[in-house]
Amino acid sequence: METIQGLKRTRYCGEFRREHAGETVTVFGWAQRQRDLGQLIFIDLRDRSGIVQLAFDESTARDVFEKAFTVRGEYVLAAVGEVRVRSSINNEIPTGEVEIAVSELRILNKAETPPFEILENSNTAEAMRLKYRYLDLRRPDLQRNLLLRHKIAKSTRDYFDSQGFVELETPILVRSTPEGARDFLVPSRVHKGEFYALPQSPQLYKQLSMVAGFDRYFQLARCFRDEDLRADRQPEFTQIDLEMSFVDVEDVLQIGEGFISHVFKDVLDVDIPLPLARMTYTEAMERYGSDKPDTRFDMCLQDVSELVKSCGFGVFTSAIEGGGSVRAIVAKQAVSVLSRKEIDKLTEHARGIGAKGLAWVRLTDDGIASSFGKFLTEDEMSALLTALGAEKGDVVLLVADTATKLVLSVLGALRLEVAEKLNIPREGFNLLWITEFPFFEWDTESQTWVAMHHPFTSPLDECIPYLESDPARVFAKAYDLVLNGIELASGSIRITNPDLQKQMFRALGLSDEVSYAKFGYLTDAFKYGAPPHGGMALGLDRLVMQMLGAATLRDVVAYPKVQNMTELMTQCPSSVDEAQLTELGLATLKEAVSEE
RNA sequence: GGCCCGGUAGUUCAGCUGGUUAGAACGCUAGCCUGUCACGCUAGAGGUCGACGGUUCGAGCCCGUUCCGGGUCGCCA
Repeated sequence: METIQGLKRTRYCGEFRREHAGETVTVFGWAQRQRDLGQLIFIDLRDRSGIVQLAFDESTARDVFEKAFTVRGEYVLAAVGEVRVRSSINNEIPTGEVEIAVSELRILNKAETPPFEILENSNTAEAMRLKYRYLDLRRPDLQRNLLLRHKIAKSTRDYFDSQGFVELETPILVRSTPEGARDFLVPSRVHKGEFYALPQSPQLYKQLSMVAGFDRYFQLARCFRDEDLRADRQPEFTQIDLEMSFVDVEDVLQIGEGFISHVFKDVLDVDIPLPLARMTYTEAMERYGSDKPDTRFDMCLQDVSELVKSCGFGVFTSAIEGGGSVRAIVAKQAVSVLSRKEIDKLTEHARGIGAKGLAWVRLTDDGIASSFGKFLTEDEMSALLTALGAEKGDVVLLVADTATKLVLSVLGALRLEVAEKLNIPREGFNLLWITEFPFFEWDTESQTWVAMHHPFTSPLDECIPYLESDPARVFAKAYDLVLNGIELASGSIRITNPDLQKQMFRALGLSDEVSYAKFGYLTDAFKYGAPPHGGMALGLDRLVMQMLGAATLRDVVAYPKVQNMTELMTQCPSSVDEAQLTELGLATLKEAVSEE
């Protein structure tokens, strides 16, 4: 092994071009591949910028040539030599016109054969790649993803700085607030038996910063939620968190979409036309069966309750009589894809998410086949199909239930499922705001109204009179930003009126004492002059994932966790010394078990 | 916690109805090769078939349990 002494990189491997021919240069990198042709050796040298070819031939000193012969994959090399135009050009790579005729080669470090090849578009099992993440991250696709993530973060800071926002760091060790997601807890050594929590978001701190007069705050904030993972959900993630004073909904949305259009232009050179589309929550649910609709394709939900309320099909009529409805989606030209068997699968899926069943009509060349045709007259069926705009080749899927909310969400899920099966093209970046969320949600389990958002979200001014008398009529100054069917951001205007805040807590079933014990530091702060304020939080990881077209968050996070919450490379979480537990005043598992 | 999918050389996979010594490609090792660039040619090494138990004359294959990984529902104010 040799040292780097006296060497300084001229430029990155991927940057060499024809115009550099004749220069004597120094390069560093990893040996991607060595091609030994006998009296001629080539080595592809790779760094984060790409690959350049090192060449060794009859003009190479014997000892340098012999050293090149010993180079194996992933050896760390330094090479000094002259850039020259190749005798055979490779048009596949940017540096393909030139190579470096090496006069000095140093092996800075050897490498064992890696457990998988360092290649773009690897199809190695992800668990293997994550165990050796430092090798996985050498691959060009992940290098590109993370370099782009850096650009997006930089562009984010540039934008908010240009708009007068101040980045404040909020604590990572915070007070536990059991509402919402589960907290990660950190035991206190000094105060035995007491715990910090890791923040689920900097929500309360950013509001306090408004009271403190910072007026416009943002932060790339690390957040932690001890909930199960998904392809687009990690237990720790980064939020682009912002808050503004002296604003209403409109002001926050303008900043939010200004940011989106800035970052897409800056990083991807994509124009996002402003203002973004807006849709109320109610409309989104009615038309798409989702509060984060993928509006890149139609297949909207249609209400057919009126048409079928007196037909002969008991499933439909009893759903309507029970206060619910019957709704449908029409899958255009789907009859060949949605076979009986496929529809059975969809039915299973629908049952899995709460539907009692799935009614369907297939408009085949041979006529109409339907799961409920025998209960309808011919006129009723044709009236139904005409109203739906169903034509030959289409498949109609209908869901009926006494709970319209369930009908909507099931059809919303089927809509996505069917689009997937039909391979409906979903291109581009489709952004929209969802506004006017309901304030409360009826929780069937506890039989109470619960806040759909956090309890500091302000109701629409005109809804305030109904706060306690008719919670269902109360809508919030809350808004989500949806990108291609993914919830990208969420925010609201906050409550700053202490009386209204008290009313809110009461409406949620929290006594004054309990709410003060939990959130007193916030409500106290608001006694000292809280400006009207609001803000939002954008998921940075999800934004990067969407901008890059990545299939999973793990492709845009350097060191992600896997589904069972472990990290495969470092094998955390891990057990700790008994001494560590004792110092923290925590019982060992053994003690805890024996006390039971 | 529920449901679904997967686990066979270093890697990605094939492996018939349960039947002799478990195969391929890439990678790896060695030799040959002066214009390759996924170099080529030749030879070679490399396996606890995730683990444990069961059924069977016989299990990579069937059954049970379990571990690991993925997707999803619950959950994520």
